[in-house]
Amino acid sequence: MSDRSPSDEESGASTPATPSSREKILDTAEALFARSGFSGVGMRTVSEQVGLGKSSLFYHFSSKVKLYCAVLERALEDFVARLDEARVQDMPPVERLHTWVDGVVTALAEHPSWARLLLRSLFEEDIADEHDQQRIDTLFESIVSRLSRALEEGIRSGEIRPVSIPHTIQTLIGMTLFHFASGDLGEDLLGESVFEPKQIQLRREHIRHYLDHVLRTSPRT
Amino acid sequence: MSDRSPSDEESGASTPATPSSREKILDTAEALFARSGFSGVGMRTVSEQVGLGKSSLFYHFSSKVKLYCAVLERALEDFVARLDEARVQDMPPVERLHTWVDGVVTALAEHPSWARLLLRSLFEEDIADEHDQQRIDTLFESIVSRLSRALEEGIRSGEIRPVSIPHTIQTLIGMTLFHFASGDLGEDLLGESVFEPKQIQLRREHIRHYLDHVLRTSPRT
DNA sequence: GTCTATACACCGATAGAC
DNA sequence: GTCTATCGGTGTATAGAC
Repeated sequence: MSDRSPSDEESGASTPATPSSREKILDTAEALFARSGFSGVGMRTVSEQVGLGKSSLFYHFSSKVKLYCAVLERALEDFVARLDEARVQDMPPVERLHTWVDGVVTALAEHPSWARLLLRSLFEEDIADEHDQQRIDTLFESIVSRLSRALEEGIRSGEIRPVSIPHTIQTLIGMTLFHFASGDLGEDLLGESVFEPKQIQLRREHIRHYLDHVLRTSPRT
Repeated sequence: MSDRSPSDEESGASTPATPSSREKILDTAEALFARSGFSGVGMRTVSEQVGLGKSSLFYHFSSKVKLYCAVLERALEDFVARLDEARVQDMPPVERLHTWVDGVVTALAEHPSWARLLLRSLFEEDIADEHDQQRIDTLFESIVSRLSRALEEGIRSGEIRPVSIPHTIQTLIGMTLFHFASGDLGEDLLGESVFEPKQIQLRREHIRHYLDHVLRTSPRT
């Protein structure tokens, strides 16, 4: 999603002290798209919350769809980068999954918009043009393939039960994305926000429990 | 959602041979809202797909919001009714959960719109008026409380591990709703639609496996 | 880069004929 | 019950001044 890079001010610098308009727009749009979905957000609302005129948005992003894609790709890239940060290559499969789950939970907890944004993006259809959609699909695919490889490896070595890999991946996504996207329902259930530190930790342990008891062939108590 | 019941033709009769306009509208709107969400669907699209003029919809439902609520309530009521069909009261907790999961998977498989419709409704906010929202909340609550009671009972009797009840419910919802709502992602993973009979059965077994290995204190192989 | 003004399609909803 | 016609508002997007 290189929709235009006006002035290209900070080459490679991370989090400049004064965020550019482009970044302010992305941050605002991310929160709004996560809360209300693509068609539930108007450019007017975005512009008002950013503090710019409506038409100024079109200087930075040529259309609403392009803005949406930019938001989604930025989040997905950050997300994937975090997964790769963890030095994980030489861990045994289940330990690798543990590390990933920890990282994913941390990421979703630090960016409360991500879970809803990513979940919604799986339901949204035919918004992006072919090119943008392919970039997005590739990012999702890179997440799935990492999981897939770890499971496959573990099953081959006997560390993991011979479960259905796709169904297990679906479950893992549901356990993480859905939980942090569940909003009011989750809050009603837990008695407090899913983003409370205590609940975040509980979620981590809950998923760990799943990994150890459903997947592992020799469960540890 | 009693927005009006013109003529009230078939009192209590189930699935009349010739569906009323009201029912055709509900069916069409259900599919559309599930696919594109509340703000992604216009009354124009609904009316065209039903085969009526746009303004005829407003004879049957006083507003778009009321139509949405009617769709959601109808689905939720059907859903809850199916859960209650199963004679389940005197089963031990884990067996009761098994039976429910079977029923839920069957229901979601028979009504491909439901998973997305219900999942989306958890993200949609402040659409219905206070009265309608309360009806919807009550229906969700009745599902959650059934699950909650079964888990609590099982933990008390020692049949189920002392897991976090809210987190377990979240996981169960994620495993069912998310899976059948996942659309293209699920299809890419499985290699075929999540609604293929073979995949439906696999899903049932996958959740059963979870119930037996994560929840049960003495897992059966 | 940001603004004002504007084009034009579509939205939800209503009025009134049949 | 369904239609046509129409209202006011909002949607995305563009033109052009500064």
